[in-house]
Amino acid sequence: MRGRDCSIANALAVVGERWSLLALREVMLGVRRFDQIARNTGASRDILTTRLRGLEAAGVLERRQYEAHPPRYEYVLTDAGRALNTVLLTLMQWGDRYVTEGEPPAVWRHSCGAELQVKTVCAECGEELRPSSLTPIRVGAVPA
Amino acid sequence: MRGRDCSIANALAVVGERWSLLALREVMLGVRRFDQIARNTGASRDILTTRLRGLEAAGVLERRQYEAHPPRYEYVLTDAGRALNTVLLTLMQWGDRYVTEGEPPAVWRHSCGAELQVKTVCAECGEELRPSSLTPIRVGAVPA
DNA sequence: TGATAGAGTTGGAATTCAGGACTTACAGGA
DNA sequence: TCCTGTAAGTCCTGAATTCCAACTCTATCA
Repeated sequence: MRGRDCSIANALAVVGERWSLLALREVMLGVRRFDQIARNTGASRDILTTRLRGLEAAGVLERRQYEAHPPRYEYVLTDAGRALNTVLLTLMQWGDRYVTEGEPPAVWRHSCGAELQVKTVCAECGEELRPSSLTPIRVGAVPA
Repeated sequence: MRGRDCSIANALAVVGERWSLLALREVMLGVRRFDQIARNTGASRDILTTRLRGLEAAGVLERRQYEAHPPRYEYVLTDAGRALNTVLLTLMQWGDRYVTEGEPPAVWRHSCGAELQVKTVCAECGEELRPSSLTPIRVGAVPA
C-alpha cells in the first residue's frame, strides 16, 4: 500500500469500497435489517455480507442479535458511524448540485425548521470554506 | 442499476470508484501531472488513466494541453471538482478522528489564521449538525 | 402441511485490478 | 550521432473481486 500518508486514504480504506457508504446511508435512515439493506442499496447479498463485516470490524457498525429463536440480527451505528453523517450529507449535497438531474431525491428537515442545506465552515471563525481560503501547513509524505 | 434513488449513490457513481477521490485530492493539492498523481496516490497507471478519463467525462476535471511539442497534458479542477473540497475535508477530518492513529498527516490553515477544523452546519441557522436534529421529509424511492 | 421471512452461503461466470514492460515524442549532453 | 531522460500513456498477464442466482437453515404463520 503505497501512496501519500493521508487520512482521506485511511478513511477510504474503511468506507471507500463499493456499497459501504450506501449501506451506511440505509442504517442512518433507520433501516437495520439485512434484507432491506440489500434491497435498498442494490448490493448483492454476498458482497453486502462482506461489507457489513468489514464495517463492523472497523468499528463503524455494530451487529446486534435482536431475537434468539430464530437468531436474527440488526445493524446499528457506533459513534464513529454516526459521525459519518456529515460526510454523507455533504456528499449528497454535492450530488444534488452537480450530478442528479431534477429535484433532489431526498430532503431533510433541521430542528430549526428549515429544509436542510448543509454548509461546511471553519470551526474557528465560522466562515464558509472556499478553496482559495485554504493553504496547506503540512501534507502527508509519499514513501520513496 | 437498482437501489434507492439518491444523490449519494449518484455522487458515488462519479467519484466513488477506487482512486478517484485520491486523484482529486492530488489535483487539489496542486499536483497536475499524470506521473506525479500516479506516484502520490499509488494507483496503477492504466487504472489511473481510466479514472481521469471518467472524471473528465463527468465534468469534474479538465485535461489541458500545456505544451504542444511534445504533447503534454495537465489536469485541473472544474467548478464541480472544486466544490468537492468540502467533501474531501469532511472525510479527512473523520479519518483523522476515527481511523488514523497518531497525529493528522495533513493540516491546513484557514485564511482567518486558525489551523483548519471543519464543521458542518445548517445553512439556515448555522447550528452544527447532529444526527438527532434531522428528520427526513422525503427520501428517494426504491424501484420495486 | 405448506408457505413465508430473515439472514445469510455457495458456485461459477464476468469484471476489475496490480504490476511491470513497452511506446511515442522530444530535449539535452557526450 | 548516439545515449539517456522525461511525460503521458498503452498493453499484457495473472490474481482478486464482484455479480447473479440458487440454495440453506430455522422458525413462525395460516
